[in-house]
Amino acid sequence: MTDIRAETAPGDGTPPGPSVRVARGRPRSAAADTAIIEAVLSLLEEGATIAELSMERIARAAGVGKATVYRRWAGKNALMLDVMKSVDEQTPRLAGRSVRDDLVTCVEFIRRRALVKRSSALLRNVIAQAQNEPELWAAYHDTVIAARRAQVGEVLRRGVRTGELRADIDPELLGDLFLGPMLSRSMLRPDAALPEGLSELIVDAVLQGVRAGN
Amino acid sequence: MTDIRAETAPGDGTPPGPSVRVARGRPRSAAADTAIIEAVLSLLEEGATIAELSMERIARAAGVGKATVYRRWAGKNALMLDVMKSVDEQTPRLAGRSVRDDLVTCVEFIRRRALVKRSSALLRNVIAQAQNEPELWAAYHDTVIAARRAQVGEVLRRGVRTGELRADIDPELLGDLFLGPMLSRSMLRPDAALPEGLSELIVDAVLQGVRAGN
DNA sequence: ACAATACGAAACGGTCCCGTATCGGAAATC
DNA sequence: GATTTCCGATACGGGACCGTTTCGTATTGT
Repeated sequence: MTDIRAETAPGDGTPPGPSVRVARGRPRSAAADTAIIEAVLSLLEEGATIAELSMERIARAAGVGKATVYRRWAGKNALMLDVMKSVDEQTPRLAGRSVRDDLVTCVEFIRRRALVKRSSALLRNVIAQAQNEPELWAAYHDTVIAARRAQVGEVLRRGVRTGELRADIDPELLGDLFLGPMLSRSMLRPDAALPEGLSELIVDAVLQGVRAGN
Repeated sequence: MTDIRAETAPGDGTPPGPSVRVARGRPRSAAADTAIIEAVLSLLEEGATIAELSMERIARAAGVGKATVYRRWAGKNALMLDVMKSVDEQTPRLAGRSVRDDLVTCVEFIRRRALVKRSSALLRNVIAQAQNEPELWAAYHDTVIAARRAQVGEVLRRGVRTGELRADIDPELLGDLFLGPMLSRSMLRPDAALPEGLSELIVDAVLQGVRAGN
């Protein structure tokens, strides 16, 4: 009655173990998996909203039958979750020399990702959808945000410990001071420029302060 | 044939002047105007996306016939433009004593507006939609963003002139340094807190710098 | 060869929406 | 009171999409 593979979304970490009945017949096409996810990202990149994406349109763009999509995911929401996992870039390696340089690396990471239309379009959509689909937001938070925030938090704590950063500022606020300028510029201002060297400017300005005479 | 009022959206600054044929018959209900716009804002506040709003649903939520909506606006896009104009709050009055205090006022304005679910939901939606509907983004930019940015820019220029702010930082970057932390926290982090006094903390930290010993 | 499963394509009945039109009643001017 | 226009409600034909099912075909293990 129930097909074990029909409930197994790609990338959910449930490969058919030896205890499960061994796969028979024609196996799922891995190309179809990637074509579908790729199609979603392309459509979002072209400016579509998640709400505007229909399963039919996704299948069409992927050059795939609708049934092939439904065979893999229960619905659009489940598909979106895997789409987000697919953009889960790993956080950058930090040199670890100075706190200042590591902060620049973190801010630069945001800038570079914003230059990838694909990522920023996805983020914008998830944010707009967040209130409606808490699961979607939770997934994005867990896969994309949490890791980076933890990394930045570590750098900041190190800075406070080594005496490079003031200890009298809430660590969370500290993170927003460094990341907020680049985040707001890249996400909230579609028309803003993101020139090379901007990350250094931001970090140094926040460190030094913008008051004249500092 | 063509009804002059049928092409006259509310709030488009085209009242029936004396040169136009005087109005006859039953006048448009102002209550319907506000009910429709109010309905859109309520639906967005409840988490809906602009793309998920249908004219039918809007009319239903407003307690209004569908024809009444179409009598006023040519389509959803035209309606959204007027919705945005309706949230066009005026920029705050600046005390003008110190640049620091005026900057706090500007940042606090962002915080207060973020606390109004109605406004933040609308902004999130417009941002997600920006790439798809450049007209929508342009309207939002003109009615909401431009005025505030001009005001902040003026304060910053004053600060540079009076010697309160460093003159060697790009003015636009300067604005992002002050506004970015509050903007990113309020728009990109649905779960973040916006406690009272946060604006002062941000402005003072950016002014003074977060480097230990400043 | 045969059974099992996946594939793309197409069709299904159903729901929602579009934008327009029509209705009887209400509210204003003439 | 007659005329004009708006009102909410409802109906219309047309279209998109939903999620499922059924094709004929392709690809695997037994």
